Amino acid sequence: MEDLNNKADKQLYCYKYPHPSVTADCVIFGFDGYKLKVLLIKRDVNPYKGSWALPGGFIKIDESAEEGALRELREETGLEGAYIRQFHTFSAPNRDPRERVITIAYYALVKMQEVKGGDDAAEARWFAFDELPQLVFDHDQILRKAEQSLRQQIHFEPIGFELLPKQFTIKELQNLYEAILDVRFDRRNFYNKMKRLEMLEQMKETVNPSQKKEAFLFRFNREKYEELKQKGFRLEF
Amino acid sequence: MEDLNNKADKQLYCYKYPHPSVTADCVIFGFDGYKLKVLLIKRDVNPYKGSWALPGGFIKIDESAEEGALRELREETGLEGAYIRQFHTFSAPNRDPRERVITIAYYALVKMQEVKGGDDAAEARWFAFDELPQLVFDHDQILRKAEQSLRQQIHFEPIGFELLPKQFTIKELQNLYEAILDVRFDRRNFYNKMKRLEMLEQMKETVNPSQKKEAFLFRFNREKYEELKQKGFRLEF
DNA sequence: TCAAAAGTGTTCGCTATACACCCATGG
DNA sequence: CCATGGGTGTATAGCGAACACTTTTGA
Repeated sequence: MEDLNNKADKQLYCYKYPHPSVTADCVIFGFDGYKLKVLLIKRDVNPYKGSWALPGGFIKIDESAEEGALRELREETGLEGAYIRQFHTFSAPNRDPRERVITIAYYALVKMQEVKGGDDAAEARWFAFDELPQLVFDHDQILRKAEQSLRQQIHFEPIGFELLPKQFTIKELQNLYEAILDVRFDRRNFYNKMKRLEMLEQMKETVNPSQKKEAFLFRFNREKYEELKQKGFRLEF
Repeated sequence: MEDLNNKADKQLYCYKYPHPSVTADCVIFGFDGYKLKVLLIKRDVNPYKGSWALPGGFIKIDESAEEGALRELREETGLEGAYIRQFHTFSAPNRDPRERVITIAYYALVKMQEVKGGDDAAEARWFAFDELPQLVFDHDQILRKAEQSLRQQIHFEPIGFELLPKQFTIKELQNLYEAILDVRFDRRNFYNKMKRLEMLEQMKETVNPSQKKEAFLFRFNREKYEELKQKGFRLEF
């Protein structure tokens, strides 16, 4: 299946067999302290101009899918080197009405506080999961699958911390895990467990988000985590 | 990025921008009662003719990646409707020296006993993980990633049973989990735990694989498992 | 009669869970 | 002074890990 380039003639790229287009789409997760959110953009091109969609675009011929996803992410949020993870590739023959498009889907975990508007003029907005708008193509399916993958992955890697600011209260951490896993924990047990695990480093500073008692700030200690993991430890809830 | 078909001219498919080829590759896992194995084929085409590779091939323009993977699997092993799962898509720009090829990788769990030779003339052989040959392209990387994904997935789904015959002894089940997770369990604790979980159905028949005491055969009870799962239970080891 | 493998039972320690309690703050 | 939220301690039940015992069978 050789690449029979035939550029002289109208700058076309020609192949003996039909080739699909390949895109990278990004499900960008954020956390506002209470709820898990996802960043969507309003399409400024047809088809479905004006509809909400996942950020994404065509993969350039000399970049990997991951590089493509990171590029899209940067263009959309201004973030460099965010945590991204490939979770599924969607390839139903008719998922795009124009031509065959296969999309390699990534989810990104970003700190909402650090996201400024991207270069792109397109409107972007954070949505909670219970107020999602209608999405184009199969993007709702992609979103569901991303959520499911995140939920699984969080059992094996401390990825939750990517969604929190550098320093956070244990209450915030608990809210995050509750939002992702859709469960409720006893506040005191969660607190005790985190202290016992010793992968959080307590700061001297406190913060006062509720106007009530001051709360300690913590920082994730990756070295300590890796050390624990070595000894066959898994992050479980 | 419209599909500028231009078939009149030498049956070529032409596009305004370069398009990659897309293949589906299959990591076929089997279990012989003691060790996890993987099915490889000897390439009968260039490049790397005669080298060992993962079974796979180009996705047809009107089939999904999953359909493609199932087709490859059928051609290679003669198996219909085996358990397959997409685990990663490999897209490094130079992973194939000929042209840009993106591959959507699946792993398949098959019962070794049911695998006959496929239609394809190509030679196929089962390999244990400690006797893998040199593989073409980035297939060794794909294989490693498949192993890793299987290891994770087995915590969430009872996929191990796809690798065993319909009826099996608890000893065989233990060997399987030990092989996949690379751990050792106490024989008696494993036995007790399986009995307690009640997702295995004990048969009347016994079997005598070791020429010693007779061993009971068991069958996986999917209904019971789904019931347990509903109540927030997870398959853990 | 001895070794190997299957099946069952028991004990112990850890941890998940369910709580009670105290402190600080704002209204 | 009381409602709210943060931080710490404690009792209990259940499960996992370690291991003893019995039975069956082939050599």
